[in-house]
Amino acid sequence: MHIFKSTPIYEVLFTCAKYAILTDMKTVTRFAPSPTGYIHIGNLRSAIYPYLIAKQEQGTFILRIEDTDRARYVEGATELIEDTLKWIGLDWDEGPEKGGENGPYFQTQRQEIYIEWAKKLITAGRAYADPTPSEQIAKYREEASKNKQAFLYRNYRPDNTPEWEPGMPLRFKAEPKERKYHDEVFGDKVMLPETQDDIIIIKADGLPTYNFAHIVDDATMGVTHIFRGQEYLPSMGNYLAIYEALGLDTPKFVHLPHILAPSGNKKLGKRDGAKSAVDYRADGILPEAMLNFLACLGWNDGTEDELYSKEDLIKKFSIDRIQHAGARYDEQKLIWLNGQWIRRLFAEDAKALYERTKDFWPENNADDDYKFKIFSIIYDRLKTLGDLKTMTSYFFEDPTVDMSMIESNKALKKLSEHEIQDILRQAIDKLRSIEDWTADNLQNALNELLESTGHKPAELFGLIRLSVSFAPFSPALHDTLSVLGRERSLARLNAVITAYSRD
RNA sequence: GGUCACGUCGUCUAGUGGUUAGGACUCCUGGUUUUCAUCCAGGCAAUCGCGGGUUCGACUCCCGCCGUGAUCACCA
Repeated sequence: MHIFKSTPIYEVLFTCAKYAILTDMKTVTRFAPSPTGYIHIGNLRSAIYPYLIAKQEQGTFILRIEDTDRARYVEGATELIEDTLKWIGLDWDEGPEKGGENGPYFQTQRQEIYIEWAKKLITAGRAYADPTPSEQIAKYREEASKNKQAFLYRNYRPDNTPEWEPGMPLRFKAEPKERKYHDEVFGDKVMLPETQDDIIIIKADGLPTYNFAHIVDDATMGVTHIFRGQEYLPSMGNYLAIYEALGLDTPKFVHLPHILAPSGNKKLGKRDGAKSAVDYRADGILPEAMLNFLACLGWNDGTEDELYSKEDLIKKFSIDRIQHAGARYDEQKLIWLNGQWIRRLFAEDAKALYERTKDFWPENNADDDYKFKIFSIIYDRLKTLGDLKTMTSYFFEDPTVDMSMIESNKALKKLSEHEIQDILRQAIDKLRSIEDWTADNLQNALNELLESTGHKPAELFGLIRLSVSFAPFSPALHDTLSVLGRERSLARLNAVITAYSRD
């Protein structure tokens, strides 16, 4: 190692020491949602990135439920969150169901811990019980707004505060000053004194606010990277002050830009119709595609690749390539990506992918063998698994003869009823002569038919295709016929002849 | 109003002083002997928010402005 030759010894020692410390420090990240409803795709990304970093560095990914807001608590939301994470493949190492050495993982079960840390602040003279009635605070706030100023409670800090006891909100006592920190995404930042206030850390109900709880939790759980939306950026002054007052080292801060709604410039939220992430599962979006899509919304590895598996992402993800600007959510790209993933997974293991289509077929009582055949000829035109429902119904039950579809067809509308019947009869004769009803033989027979009838492919194949399916689109004709089977195919062609004779 | 962040095709983005500003989605055209889709080939589409400056040369550096968003809760 020639670096030793040209480098002073103390620098070598320093490098070694630094390396030892780095290898000793285990990466711990977390996703900390509050159980107030489903997780929409705007939030999901802030679970993906910490997961990727944890896995990349052989660290720990924690799921922590921030359930201190009892008013907004929604029954069953925790299960919904867990379900979403499992679906997309983000298995947490510690958290609900799993347990772990840093539990409990529900904030309501950690109340004693917060109180204990809050008391440290009281003892240090850095927290006080707030005796001001809320109506009074509202007046202060109004005053600030009238003066076109940001509201700061500390401007109204009472001189004499009572001893803190249950039922009273507890406020942090700010020591406003310039506070510097480094954001992993946005770079070096300075928080001015006016960003720091006497914020409430314990509510009147005895539970902590996010502002306090997350700091205590992250510290006691050993979290090394905090990933969260950039809406927390303006609060950094307060957080830095609390870390300092508590004598805590700061973790790495990774603030993420917002995901924007499809229209307008607002961040994507439930009001913009942001669906629950798992609703996409019901639509037939693959978790692979969703993970790929969200990870690349606001991040890229600098190459022109588009398709990334979870393993690829773990290998390639890097915080320093996270975008600074918000990214617009574009469902079209998600759907395209999903189509790509369907094709890729089919190529890797067709049966395994088929097993995942169970919930998406139209009603039928066909066996797996038959359905797998259908899937094999139609998978490459699916955008979502949900398309199976609308694209395969004619494989299960005979379609109703709809002559208007033939009459409105560009190539077929010029044909007379007589010609139509004639073509169909010739087709039936030819197809009936096939001994072994395979796709290849069908292909040959159809080609021969093309020559013997002298019709254009658009007429001949178009008519047969419509007659057996009465669907706007279907797989290649010979494939469709081969899966449909001899009896069913011929019967459907006959049915069309009958329909025309009836008139 | 204060504070903070952001600003390259409609959208996601590459790009760190010299490029015909590249790729992807969408859209359009042609081909793959039916349709739809896939796939392939091609096309439309960005005066790099605006105005100054530095420089031989700026999307890239500096200053000012504008626009957009976030935040100012006993919500997270």
